[in-house]
Amino acid sequence: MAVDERPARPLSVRERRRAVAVREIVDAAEAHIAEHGPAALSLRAVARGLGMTVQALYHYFPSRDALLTTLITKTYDDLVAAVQEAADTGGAGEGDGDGGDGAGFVAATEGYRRWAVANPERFQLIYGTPLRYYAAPAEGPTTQAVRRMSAVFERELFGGYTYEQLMAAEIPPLSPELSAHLGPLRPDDPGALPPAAFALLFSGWGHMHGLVVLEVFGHTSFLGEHRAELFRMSMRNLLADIRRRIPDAA
Amino acid sequence: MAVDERPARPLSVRERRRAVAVREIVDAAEAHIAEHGPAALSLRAVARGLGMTVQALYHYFPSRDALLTTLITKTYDDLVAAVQEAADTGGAGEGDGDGGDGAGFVAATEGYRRWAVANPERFQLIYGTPLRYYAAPAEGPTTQAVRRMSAVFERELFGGYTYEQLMAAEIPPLSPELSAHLGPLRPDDPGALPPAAFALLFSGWGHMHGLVVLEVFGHTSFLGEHRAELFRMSMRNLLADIRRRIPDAA
DNA sequence: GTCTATACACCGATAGAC
DNA sequence: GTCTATCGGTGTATAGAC
Repeated sequence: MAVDERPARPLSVRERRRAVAVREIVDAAEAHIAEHGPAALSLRAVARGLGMTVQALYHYFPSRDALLTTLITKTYDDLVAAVQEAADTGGAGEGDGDGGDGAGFVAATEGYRRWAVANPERFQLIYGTPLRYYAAPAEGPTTQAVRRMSAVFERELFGGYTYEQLMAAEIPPLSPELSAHLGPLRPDDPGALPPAAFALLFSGWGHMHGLVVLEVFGHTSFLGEHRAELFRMSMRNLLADIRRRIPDAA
Repeated sequence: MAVDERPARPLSVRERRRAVAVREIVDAAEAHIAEHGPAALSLRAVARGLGMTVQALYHYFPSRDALLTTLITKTYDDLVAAVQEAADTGGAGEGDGDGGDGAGFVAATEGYRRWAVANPERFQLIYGTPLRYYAAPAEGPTTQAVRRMSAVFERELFGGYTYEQLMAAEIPPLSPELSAHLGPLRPDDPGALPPAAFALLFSGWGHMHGLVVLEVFGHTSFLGEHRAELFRMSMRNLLADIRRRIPDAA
């Protein structure tokens, strides 16, 4: 899952060398983050970990922000991959869509939690306090990763329903303004969600994310090892509550 | 809502002076956090903002951590107060308990969100990336504040039900270990919650918190001003889904 | 491509004069 | 109680030799 694997022309020797060096730097940076947290990331520290001097790094990353952008992008990619894989292997092994029992959805949420708990500092990097003086490149690869993640959950949650069913999901009525805003949110997507379904997906995202954030950031330590069970139960309920709101096929 | 209002003996002149100075420092620190974020907090910066030198501050706070502890405690208190007030004024004006329609609960969650959105940096201070090299005093005032917050939501959610009803809440069965862990979690509390109710409260906490965190940390900016409406809808659904799981009185 | 050297900022904390 | 001075450390970034 390297960040820079474009299926382009074969790389020259110099380019290959450079790619190797970049990879080493990224690995060292991730190791440093894992140990000291995202806020403590500095080019000097990474250089120290590599036995290099700072200036060598400047040759590969023009600034700290550039390195950060690479790290953040890669983190999003890794998280999405983990969720994707959890959904696929946990979802009854069916090819596409959900088996109907929602096992894939619960597995996906557990994959999300598991990755976050296993990589707390990298999770903080993307979902913790926004880093000061760092502006993410707008509409960059992160936006794309978020879309992919959303697509996984969307498939697991709503894969078995028709557009009409989803449109008729029973939720408190949305204002016309909001519905209008949600409609063209992804005009290119053929499987665009009706506003009600989007609202349910969004709410569920917050639910899952909130439980994980509280755990990873240390606010639920009093629950010890039982957090996994409570998380699973919550996600089962979440799934049931969403499905209950979607009418049966006519 | 000052932090150091103990109902003790009347303060001497020296103590009053000191209290005023401490308050000024805390205010300046909060102003600095509001502008530059929690991570950028330093004694020097606060001193600059006050036109003092660093050493004057050391006279009131022996270290940066001491100042941080004060700030964090005050932040918890302020957030709880905001939620409490929202619950009271939004909850149909009844004296205690809930009016039965759950308006108080929704109002409390909206108070939580509103405070967080209005004070994003202070919210980050307590719920963002844990500050490195800062160890919160164990079992300190923050633990107490969390308990008070939990009590508010508990009252709004479960105030109208009997212990037996709450015990019979329909959720996927919890493991005996978890139930045992949850039982003695607050042995002193006469209104202790049954495990099933605690699980629902916990799940709801994560739900509410997750939506707020995503918003405050900038992950839902694509929704613009509609986030308030989506939040409200989510919390209404959350309330309905919890109540649906609690059986009617026999 | 990597090095030394350097400029210039920040920080927490302490010593000691007044 | 506030000051100056200072120590020892962090960091980003640049210039120029090799």
